[in-house]
Amino acid sequence: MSGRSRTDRFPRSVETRARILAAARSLFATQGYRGTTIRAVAAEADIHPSMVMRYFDSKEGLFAAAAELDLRLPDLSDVKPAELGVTLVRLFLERWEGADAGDELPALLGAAPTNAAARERLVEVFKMQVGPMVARSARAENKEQCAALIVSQMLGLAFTRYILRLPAVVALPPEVIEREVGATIQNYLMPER
Amino acid sequence: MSGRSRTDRFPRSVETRARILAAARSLFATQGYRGTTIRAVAAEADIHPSMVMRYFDSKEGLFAAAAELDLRLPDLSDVKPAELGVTLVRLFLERWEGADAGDELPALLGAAPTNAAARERLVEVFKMQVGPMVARSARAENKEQCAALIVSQMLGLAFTRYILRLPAVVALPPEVIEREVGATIQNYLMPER
DNA sequence: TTTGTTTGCCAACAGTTGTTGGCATTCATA
DNA sequence: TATGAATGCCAACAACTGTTGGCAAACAAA
Repeated sequence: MSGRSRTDRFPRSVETRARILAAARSLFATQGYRGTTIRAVAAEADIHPSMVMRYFDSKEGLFAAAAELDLRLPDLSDVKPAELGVTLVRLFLERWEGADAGDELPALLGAAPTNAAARERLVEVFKMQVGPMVARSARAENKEQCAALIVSQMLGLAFTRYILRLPAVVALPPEVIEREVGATIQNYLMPER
Repeated sequence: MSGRSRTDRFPRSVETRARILAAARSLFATQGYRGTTIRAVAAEADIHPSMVMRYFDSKEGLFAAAAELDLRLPDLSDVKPAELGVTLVRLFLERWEGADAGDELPALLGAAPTNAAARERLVEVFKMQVGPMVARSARAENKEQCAALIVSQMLGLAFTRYILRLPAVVALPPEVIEREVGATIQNYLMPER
């Protein structure tokens, strides 16, 4: 087939490309779209601003590349139905507080309120990734309503704990979140009434 | 005591001042802090940009004035304890979807992810207004945890429905929100276990 | 009418922004 | 070694930003 890949022949480019992306995600997450400047990204990536343009064409292109997002929701068919809520919340906490957190979702959440592209990306992500997952797990009649309720609680937790960092929410111990929010999700998934 | 108020003597100024504030709130809500320019505010208020500066000293001053926020949480001591959750959610919906909604909270939510002043203001608001209200109503042992959980769900609903406008969340009928989210809040307020 | 304050517009400043084109250096390949 | 592509830095542009000071019209008080 094809010989060596482009990555093999020009390893430097992919490394700096990754460096730029990491810097961009970090800044988009904390400063939002407009608050993030090409120059600041370049400085944090330790490279000249014009290179950012050459790699990603424009600021919009940079954001599009930086906000590529895969929630990596696992298959939950093995989980006991009664433990779905807690399992989902535990997974959520691990993802946000673990080392492999990644800055894509914070970047999207930070930018979405004021940036149309970020908002549309988020809408797409939840429609394509969360919707089907809930549809497989929920026992409720109206699965779309069910997914919407779950998203409202999960994103609310992410928003208040990791974006706004409201002290009371930050102070919540993971066990309490697992138990309480887990019960909420469980109830949304399969109402007892 | 004092003679005529400043408002009586210079009615024109207070009217344009209000016009500037309304324009500022609307723009801060949709464009965030950095995305909102003095010139854009002035244009929407139909006045010269320099006047915005004279009225509010600086962009920061304008934001501080535009983000003055009173959640106007009512006294809930007359409400039956078992109906606190639903009552709170109904109130929340009326406030956000009613005519007297006001743009202060959207402005704060839109700006908070990327603006320190907005974030601190929100932290303050929830500490001073939501905290005490929950403390009076909750039966749980740890009232601060209780308030944090409630805020995470309520702000999550506001964020996904009115800021992100995720289609599935927007589509939720008010009755469903009242019933489902109301049950969640009720459970946070006074757990059955 | 005269005086002093308020309200408003205008022009301009200094700094920052995204973006561009040119030129030097590195480096794989022939 | 010679060639051409890839990588990188630099200077500069045009547009936009918050902010300032000056000047004209409106207006209340004397």
